[in-house]
Amino acid sequence: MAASIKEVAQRAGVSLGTVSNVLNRPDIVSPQTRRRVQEAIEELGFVRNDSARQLRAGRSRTVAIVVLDVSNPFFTDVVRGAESVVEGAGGMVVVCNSGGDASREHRHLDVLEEQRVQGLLVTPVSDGRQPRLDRMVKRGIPVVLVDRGAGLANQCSVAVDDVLGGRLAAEHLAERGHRRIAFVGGPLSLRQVADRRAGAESALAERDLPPPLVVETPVLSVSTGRVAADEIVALPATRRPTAIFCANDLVALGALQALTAHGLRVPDDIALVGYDDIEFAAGAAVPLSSIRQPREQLGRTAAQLLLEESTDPEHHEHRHVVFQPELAVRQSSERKRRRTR
Amino acid sequence: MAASIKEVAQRAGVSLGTVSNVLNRPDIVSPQTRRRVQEAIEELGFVRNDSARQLRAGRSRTVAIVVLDVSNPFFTDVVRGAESVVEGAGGMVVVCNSGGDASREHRHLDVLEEQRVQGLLVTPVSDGRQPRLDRMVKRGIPVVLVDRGAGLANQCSVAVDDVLGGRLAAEHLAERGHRRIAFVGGPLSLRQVADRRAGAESALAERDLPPPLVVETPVLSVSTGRVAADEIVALPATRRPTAIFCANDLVALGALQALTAHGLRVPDDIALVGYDDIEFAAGAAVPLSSIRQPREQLGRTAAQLLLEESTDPEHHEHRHVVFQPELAVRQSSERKRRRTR
DNA sequence: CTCGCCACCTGAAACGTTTCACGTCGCGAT
DNA sequence: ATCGCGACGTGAAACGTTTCAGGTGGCGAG
Repeated sequence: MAASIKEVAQRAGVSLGTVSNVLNRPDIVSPQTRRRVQEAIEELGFVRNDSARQLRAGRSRTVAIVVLDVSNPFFTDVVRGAESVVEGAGGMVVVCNSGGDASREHRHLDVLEEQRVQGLLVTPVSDGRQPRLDRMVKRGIPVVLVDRGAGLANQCSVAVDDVLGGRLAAEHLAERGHRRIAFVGGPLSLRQVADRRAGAESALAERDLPPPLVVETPVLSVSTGRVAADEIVALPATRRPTAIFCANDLVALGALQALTAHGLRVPDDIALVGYDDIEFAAGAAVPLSSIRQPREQLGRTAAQLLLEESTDPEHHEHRHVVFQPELAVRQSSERKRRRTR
Repeated sequence: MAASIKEVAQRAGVSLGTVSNVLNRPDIVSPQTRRRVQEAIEELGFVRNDSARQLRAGRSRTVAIVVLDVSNPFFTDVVRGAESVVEGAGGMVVVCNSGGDASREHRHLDVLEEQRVQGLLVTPVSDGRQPRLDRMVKRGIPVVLVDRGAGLANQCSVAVDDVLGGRLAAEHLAERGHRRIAFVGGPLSLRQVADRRAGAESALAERDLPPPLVVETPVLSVSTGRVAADEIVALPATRRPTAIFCANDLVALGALQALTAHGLRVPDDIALVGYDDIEFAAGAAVPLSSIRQPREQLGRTAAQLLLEESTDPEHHEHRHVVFQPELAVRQSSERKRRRTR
């Protein structure tokens, strides 16, 4: 059923090594032999066995990317960026989804290590040292942290400056005259979330505004955004914030739905700023102001760093690339009624 | 660096086979030996080499899913459904993205075949026989078609009745009094698209309504939806449709944006119905009516069929599971101004 | 005619597992 | 004391590649 090189060799009347040569260095075998072998391959429907190949080679040509949430358009865009680079270099990307769950992440990493992947792009669930990642690095498997842990000495990373992003969002809202601002997102242990919050807090502090009301969510999703907004709506009007900065667009979209359901108008009653500027943000019920990140470029750059380290581990120097986010202002944070400034 | 079983055996002072037994049938080795081996494994940081294992075993434990578009929430939900089943069975899912591009699909299938994956869930780009898929099936690799090609004899499939979905959408619009209806989506060669259109057409025909104006898009995405809507807007008002049925929600969201940008009101000037009922449909600028599909269940069922075939190929009978879609009515197809019926 | 070289091909080793037919040892039954 | 048996270990074969040190034969140069 599964023809092997040996059978191909037999059928073509050549030796095993010759078939391998046809496969790997066709130029060094004479045209007629080559043709005979190719015919045999065709006739038998031979397909290389990658396990055997890898076993011999010691490593594979696939690059893995472990993301926090496949359902989040932010990550799918990062994936596409990485794919474009890796496939351009003749490799293959496999996508693993940790779903923000540490144990699933562990299982994925274990399997990937057993598979001796060529390299790993990963946005880890938790930010502390990940023994599994360290071990892979020690083993010589290049690891690039995506949107995480800038500054670790033993691996590259790409990230977007989340503190700046948080700052941009808070400054924008402060300039629009908001004093009571809420921050919604979580878990706060996620570095992204913590940084965005910290950026917002320091921007507010600089303006002598009170720190934001923080509503923590268990994960970043539309439904947790709804729940958080419900909480905010339930506050007495005097303490209720006039603006919400959400840690990502999914949360913001959920919040938008809940606010609207409670009869609150956005931005008139409550302004809203999201994060990521996913494609759906601009098309929301109220077009969502958001902090834009260069998602595909994040993926591309991460993949480039990985391939670079992979092809020349000797001269490779770990780098930490940080991109700048941008504020995209839309209706959700701009009062429609004339009242400029 | 990469310790092998042999080194573990040496260090533990046992034979190679014993280490393997500790790994695979710990119960048949005496507790003290087991412990010694485990310590050696620990100390050396030994990690099984999956290539070698697979080579010996002849196949891997990973299941691949090849989707048309990772960025489409429809597919990410299908993936999650499949993941839940496969991981429950101790396997692993890798996600490959064809992006609707036949050549990328081919490359992915080639690589997956070389990797001797345990099985394959796939939504192929084109609907005709895929020689690569046939070959994999012949090779004994179970293939389940997702949302495609129901009725092929040599493989299982799961799908949602797209003809019915198209019918539901068209009936809904016809009942709301629309006569000139457009169908937007493409490529028309995609079975989903063709079926949804066919369903809509037959529903209209049964009511003696004219067939829909078909605007074909190169792919199903937000941006192509925008372009298509621009075209429709450019039509003279007398010929312009009063309702648009889009082949999926991405297209519908794009159309919604374009219509709004041109100052047309939805649903008053043009009604809109999408397909898939992705999470973002309900949160759109005008909440989108849509045809809901059981996305996660689609993935779960596909994975179950696959595992079933994989574990007992002898008794397996190929099945074709078809789910029913449902209409979710929201504001985009309901006139706000009182004028019920 | 002989030598050396080149082009081409061969065969075996090695990669790290798993599996399986066999040893070995100790102990209870006879 | 001997036999048989069970429990535990062993070692080699096999999986399908790739690689590499050599073989072989033909041909031009001397």
